[in-house]
Amino acid sequence: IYTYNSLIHGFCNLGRMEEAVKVLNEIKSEGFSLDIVLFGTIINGFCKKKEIDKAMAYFHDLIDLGLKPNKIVYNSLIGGYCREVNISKAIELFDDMKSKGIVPNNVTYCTLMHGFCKAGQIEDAKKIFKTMKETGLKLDVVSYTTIINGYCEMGQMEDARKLFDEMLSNNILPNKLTYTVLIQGYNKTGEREKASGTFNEMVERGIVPDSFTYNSFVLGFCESGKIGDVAKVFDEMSERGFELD
RNA sequence: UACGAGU
Repeated sequence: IYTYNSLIHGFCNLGRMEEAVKVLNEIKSEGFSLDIVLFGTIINGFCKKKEIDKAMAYFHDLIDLGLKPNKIVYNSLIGGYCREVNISKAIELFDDMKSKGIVPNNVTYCTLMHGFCKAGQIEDAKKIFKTMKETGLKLDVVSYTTIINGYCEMGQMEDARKLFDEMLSNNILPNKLTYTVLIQGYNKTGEREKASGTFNEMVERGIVPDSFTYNSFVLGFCESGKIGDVAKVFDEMSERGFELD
C-alpha cells in the first residue's frame, strides 16, 4: 500500500489525476481498503490542481468509510480553498478541524496566512501570526517567510525588515526563499540599493541563489534601465554554471 | 508512504 501511495503521489505531482484515481481504484478492486494516507495523497493532489470539489468529494468518502480526517487532510483542504481565495470556506474547515479537537500546526497557520495575503487581507494574516506566537508554536523559517512576503507584497519594507531581524534574533536562519521575497519587495518599492545589499548579504551567508533569486534580482535592474548591470549578473550566472533560459 | 513560503 506504501508502494501504491508513492505511485499515486507521483501522478499527483505531475498533475495527472486521472491516472492517480485509476491507481486508487485498482487498490480497491484488489481488495485492499483505503487508508487515511491514501486519501490524504489524492485529496492534496486535487487541491493542488484547483479541483477542490473533487477533493471535498473524497473528504466525504473517507468519512463515510468511517475514517477520521486528520491534520494533514484538513491542511490540504484549507490550502485548496486558499488557492482559489475562498477564505470563508478555508476558515470553515479550520473551525471544523478545531471542533474535532485537532490542534492546528505550523502548516495550518502558514497556509491560512498565505491565503489571507493572497486575498490582500494582510491584517488578518498578522492576526494569525500573532496567534501562532501566543499559542507557543515554534515558528520556523516558513512561518517567517510567509508573513514577510505578505509585508513585501504590500511594499511595507520597514516592517518586513523588522520581522527579518526578529527571525534572526530567534535563531531562525533565513534561506534563499526568504531573501528572494525581500529582494522582490525592495524591487517593488524601487529601493535598488537595498535589493542589491540583500542579495550580497545572502551570498555572504553562503546561501546559493537559484534562478528565482537571480530573476528577481535582475528584474530590479531592468526596471531601472541598468542594462549593464543585467549583463554583469548574467556573466556571474554563467560563471556559476547557470544555464540562462 | 500524504500537508505550508519565492520569479
